Amino acid sequence: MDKIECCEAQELHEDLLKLVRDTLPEEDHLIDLAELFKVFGDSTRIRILFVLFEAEVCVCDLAEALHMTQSAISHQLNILKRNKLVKSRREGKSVFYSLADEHVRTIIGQGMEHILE
Amino acid sequence: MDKIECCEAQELHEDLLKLVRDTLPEEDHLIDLAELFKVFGDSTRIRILFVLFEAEVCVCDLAEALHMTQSAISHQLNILKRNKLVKSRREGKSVFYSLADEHVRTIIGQGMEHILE
DNA sequence: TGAACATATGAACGATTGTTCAATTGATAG
DNA sequence: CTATCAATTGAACAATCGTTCATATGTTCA
Repeated sequence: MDKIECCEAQELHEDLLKLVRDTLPEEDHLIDLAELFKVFGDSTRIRILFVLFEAEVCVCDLAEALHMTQSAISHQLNILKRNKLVKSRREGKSVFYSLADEHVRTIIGQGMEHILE
Repeated sequence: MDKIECCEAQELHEDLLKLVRDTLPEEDHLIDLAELFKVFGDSTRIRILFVLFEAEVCVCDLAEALHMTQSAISHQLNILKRNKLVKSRREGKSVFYSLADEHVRTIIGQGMEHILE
């Protein structure tokens, strides 16, 4: 049996452990979830997403609109794409990026609501 | 005037710059937003939040439920609290933490939906 | 008061992250 | 083909992050 030696609250403690076992999503999902939010956790990527809320845009336009080098933008777009938040389409020499998913709007919208209160 | 030297698409380019100026939230908000998502971007903090979805829990119970040291949990709770995602209440020797905000559920819920498709 | 328990905090450490720079790939026009 | 533009990629660097360890604060009870 588990040795309980914390808080001197033993029954409550066992109930909690059971609750956690029953309701915590599996470890893989938790890691994927953290990974997803990590992607939103950088202001360059947030700014890219806000631009893509409005239009489909090529890499060099993104770079100029956000005053960053095309290489930095490309690295970040790669991260966004690996996490399926944006998709890309080549047209001649340019590559155009756009939102892959409408969850992105919802997630960022909720985040905005939180910080604005 | 701005010198346009990108993509050879000049009118489109100027329209984009105007769009970005008009719709991009101010820099402070973007940074706060990224900061908020950074908090969600760690699986320890995600696991803490999932436990707090179910109950108000003290630090040492959290530590045992998640198999981590009390110190590690305390550091992470501090981050969650600074960002107003959890609140705390002292009861005797123990400190109990609970969700501060219902946005947390929505944000994590949307994230879950995204990774499960 | 002093001992014991619960929590918080600061410094230190390895690990991860975002940007820059240089080089490469891909596409188009001459 | 070659030259040029757009984008990608890899290595390197400083900066940030999460955990651990040791120590401090706060609370209760004897």
